[in-house]
Amino acid sequence: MNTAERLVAAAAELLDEGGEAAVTLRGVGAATGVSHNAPYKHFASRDDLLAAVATTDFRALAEAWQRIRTSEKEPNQRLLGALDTVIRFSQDHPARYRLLFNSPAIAVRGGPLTTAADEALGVFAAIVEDSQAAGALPAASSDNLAILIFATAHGLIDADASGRLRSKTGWAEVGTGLQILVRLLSNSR
Amino acid sequence: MNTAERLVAAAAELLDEGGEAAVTLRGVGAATGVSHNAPYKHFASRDDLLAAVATTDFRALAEAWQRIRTSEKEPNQRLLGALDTVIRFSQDHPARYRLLFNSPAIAVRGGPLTTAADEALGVFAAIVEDSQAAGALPAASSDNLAILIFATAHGLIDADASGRLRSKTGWAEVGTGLQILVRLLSNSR
DNA sequence: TGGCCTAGGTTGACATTGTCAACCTGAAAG
DNA sequence: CTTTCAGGTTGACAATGTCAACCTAGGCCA
Repeated sequence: MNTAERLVAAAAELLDEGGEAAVTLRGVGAATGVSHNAPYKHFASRDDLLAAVATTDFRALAEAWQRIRTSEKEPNQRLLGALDTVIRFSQDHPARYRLLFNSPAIAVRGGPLTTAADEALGVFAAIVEDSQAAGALPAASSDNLAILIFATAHGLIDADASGRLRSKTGWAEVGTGLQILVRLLSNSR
Repeated sequence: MNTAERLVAAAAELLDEGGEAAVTLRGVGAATGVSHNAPYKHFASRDDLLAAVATTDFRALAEAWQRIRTSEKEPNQRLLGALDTVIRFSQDHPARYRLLFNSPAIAVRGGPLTTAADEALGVFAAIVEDSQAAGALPAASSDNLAILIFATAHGLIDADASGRLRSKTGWAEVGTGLQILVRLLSNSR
């Protein structure tokens, strides 16, 4: 791993350990064994470093989804599997999940981040299309349906993370909520 | 308005103007005409001040929803009206919307904030129940359904705000997405 | 009435942090 | 060789959250 990669890895670890606030350039530098200003030789700013973390995570997510898409046979199992992947990611790495889908510091802004994000969401949309093609989901515009489903998943995850999904069982609820949605959609004409 | 209220109002305005990063205690103090440390006489920390802003906004949201609930006759119009209210709020005050539903600085934490949030979401849930009682929505557990619907709205708003709802028309899409959801739900058995 | 307490305010100081600027160095390119 | 420059380093600075100490006017009590 070169220095840039090590900086990104260190930032990701700090994110996991202490949330976004814990990512200081000095901390990242120290964890990488370089000075507090070395990151500027690889990233234009702190936000830029965070964007790099988000980019690698989007790429990993795209790959994971792609794996599911090619390995899993049953269309709705693909969809549920894809949702499960992102739910698990949000559990294991809450701060990084927030960085991907919740962070204004990172939002929009062209470049590799946008590309990676679009690619990942494209794979997800393809999985939804698979389900539609198999007749397991209503045949609305697939783009819209994918967005709708993903937005719901994201909303549930977010609500849970901010403690507003207090109704009884906690985490199981996110999966349950999505199952309800998928069932409702399947039953819809 | 006493000083505490003026501090909250100033913080809300800074939020609107420059996002969360623009809310500095010194800035809030200056906008209120007091020194940079005066806020500490009313709030334990910057986060505490932000929580106070969120609390007032939750209260206002609860009132707005309550007004819709008592004024609008047709059940599904109530639901769409409630959703429209929150969409509009997220457009007019993005940073404050984020504070309400996206901010870890504020998340969980007992006290008046939690109370206000629960109350607001309670009104929303009541509106969903109205629709269910009128047979306009499936008769799933009303708590779960309310959460599901709100989570979807939040997810769409969030996706749009971070620029990932790029499919064509932009803002109209959030409303459209929700109409699709409500329609799908109405058609579901 | 006169003294005390305290809520609400002030000033000053400090550590942390992002960022800029200037300097250094070793290896590749000519 | 010399030159260039990518990738480091150190030092400084301004902004910011927070702590501590001080000030002050108005209400409360003996």
